[in-house]
Amino acid sequence: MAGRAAEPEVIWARPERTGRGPRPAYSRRDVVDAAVRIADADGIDAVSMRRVAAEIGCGTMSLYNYVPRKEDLYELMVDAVSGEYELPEEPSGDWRADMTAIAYQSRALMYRHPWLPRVMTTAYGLSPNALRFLEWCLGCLTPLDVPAGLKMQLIAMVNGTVMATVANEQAVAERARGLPWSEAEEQAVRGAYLMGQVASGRYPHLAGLLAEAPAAPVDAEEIFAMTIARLLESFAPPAEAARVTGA
Amino acid sequence: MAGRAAEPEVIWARPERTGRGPRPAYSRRDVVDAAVRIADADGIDAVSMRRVAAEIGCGTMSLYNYVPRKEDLYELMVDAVSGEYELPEEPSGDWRADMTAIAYQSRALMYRHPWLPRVMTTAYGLSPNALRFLEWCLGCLTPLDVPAGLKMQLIAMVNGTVMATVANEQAVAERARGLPWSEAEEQAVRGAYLMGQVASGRYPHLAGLLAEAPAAPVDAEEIFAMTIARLLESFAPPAEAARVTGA
DNA sequence: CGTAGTTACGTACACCGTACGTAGTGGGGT
DNA sequence: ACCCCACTACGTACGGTGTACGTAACTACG
Repeated sequence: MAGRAAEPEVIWARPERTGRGPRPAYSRRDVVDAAVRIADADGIDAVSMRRVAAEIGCGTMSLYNYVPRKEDLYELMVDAVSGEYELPEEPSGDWRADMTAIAYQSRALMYRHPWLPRVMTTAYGLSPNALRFLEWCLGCLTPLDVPAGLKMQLIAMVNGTVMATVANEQAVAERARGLPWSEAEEQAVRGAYLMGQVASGRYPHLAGLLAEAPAAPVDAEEIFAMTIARLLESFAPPAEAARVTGA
Repeated sequence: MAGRAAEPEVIWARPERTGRGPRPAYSRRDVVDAAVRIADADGIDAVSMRRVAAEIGCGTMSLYNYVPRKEDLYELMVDAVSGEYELPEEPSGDWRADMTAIAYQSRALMYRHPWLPRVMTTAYGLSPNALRFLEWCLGCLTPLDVPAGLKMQLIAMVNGTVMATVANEQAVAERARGLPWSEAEEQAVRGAYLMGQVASGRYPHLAGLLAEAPAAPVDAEEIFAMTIARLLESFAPPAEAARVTGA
C-alpha cells in the first residue's frame, strides 16, 4: 500500500520521513519552495501538482510522497513565507511601535507574495511560523493592560486589516491575470462604466466623492499608516489615552 | 459566430438580449439564482457550469448565452445577494448607528451565504447593488466631518472587518467540506496538536492565554459588537470624542 | 423575403487533483 | 547475514473542470 491511511491529521505533525526505504530525491521544503516560486511568478492558480513537479523535475505523483493533499501544500506555502518575518529577540516595550512594525512587515510580505491574502483565508494558522508569529505579537502586547481575548482580537484585526488593504489594492492586477485583454484596457472600460453610472445622477454622494477625489489624490502609504494607528489606538485602554492619532 | 468578440467589457453594461433570434428559455437571473442556490447548499466549489445547467435544466453550453465567463457568474452572484440589503429611505442622522446596522446586515448576509467572503475578495464592486450600497453608506456618513477618502476607507474597513470575522468563524466548517473525515475529528486532531505544541514550552505567552481563555468563554456576539464600535470610533474626529467604547 | 444574428446544445480539448498499480531500494527485525 | 516490507518513484487512468467550436433551428430587421 502506498501512502498513509485517510485519517485526520495535521500536516505539521506528519514526519517527513520515517527512515525506511530509499533516500527521497527531494525534500518537502524543495516542493514548497517550487510552489512559492510559481505562485510568485504566475499567480496562485498556476500552482498545479503537475507544474510543481515539472519545476523541481520529478514525476507528478511523486509529490504525494512529500505532501498528502494539495490543500496541505497551500498551508505549507503560507508557513514557508511566514518564515520571512524578522522578529527581534525582545519586544521594544512600546506595543504600538511593535505592532506597527509587524503590520508593515505583513504588508511587505504580501507585496512579495500577492497570493497570500487569498490563500490565508483558507489556511488554518497552526503552522510553526504562525505560532511563532502569534507568540511574538502576544509578547509585544505584554505592556497592554487588557484581557487576553482582546489581545487576540487586536492581532486578528491588524492582520485582517493588512490583508484587506493589500487584497483590495491588488484586486485589479490579480484579476487581470489570464484575461484575454490587458489590465489597462480592463481599467479603462471599468472606469468608463463607473463614470457613466455616476453621470446618471442616481448616486449623488458618490458623484460628490469622485468630484472631490482627483483634487486630493490619495496617498496609499499615508492612509495605511493612519488606519493602523487608529486601529491600535482603539484598543488602548482609556487610562493610556495619549491620543496619538489626529484627524 | 456564437458569442461576442473577446473585447474588454463590464458584465453590467452587457445587455441581456438584443431582440434578434429566438426567445431565450431562461433569464440571466434564473442562471444566477440557480448558482446561488447551489452555493448556499453545497458550497461555492460545487458551482460548476455543468451543475448550474443541470439545476435549471438546460445544456451546459447554453449558459454561455447568459453569462460570458464563469468569473462573471461570481460577480453576478455577489450582486444578486447584495440586493438583499434593506436600506431605508433616509439615513437616521446618527452615522454610528447607521453603520453599525449595516455591519449587522452584512454579517447576516454572510451567514445566509457563507461563500460570500471568499468570492468577494475576487469580485470587483461596481455592480448595481454595490453602487447602491456604497451610495447608502456615503449618505449615512454625511454627518461625519472627515475627508471623502477617509469615508471610503471607513466603509472598506467595516466591510473588510465583517468579512474577516465571518470568514474566520466559518473557516473550520468550510474547510471540513469535502474532507474524507468529519469536522469534529478534524477539530479534535488540530486541538490536540495545538495543545502539544503549547505544552512544549516554546510559546509561554500563548500558553498563558490558553490557560486564561477557558475561564472566560468568548461571546462572539459581544466581540463583534465591540469590534465594530471600536472601529467606528477610531474614525471619529477628536471633536466628536464622545468615547463610546469603554475598555 | 431573404439573411444575419441569436439561441440551444453536443462534442471535444486541455487541464485539473488524485487513486491505484508496479518496480526498485535499503533499513530493521530476526 | 539475511530477508521482508515499508518506502520512494512514477506511469496510467478516472472523473471532474472551463470553454472553444460547429451545427441546427428560429426570428426580427433591411
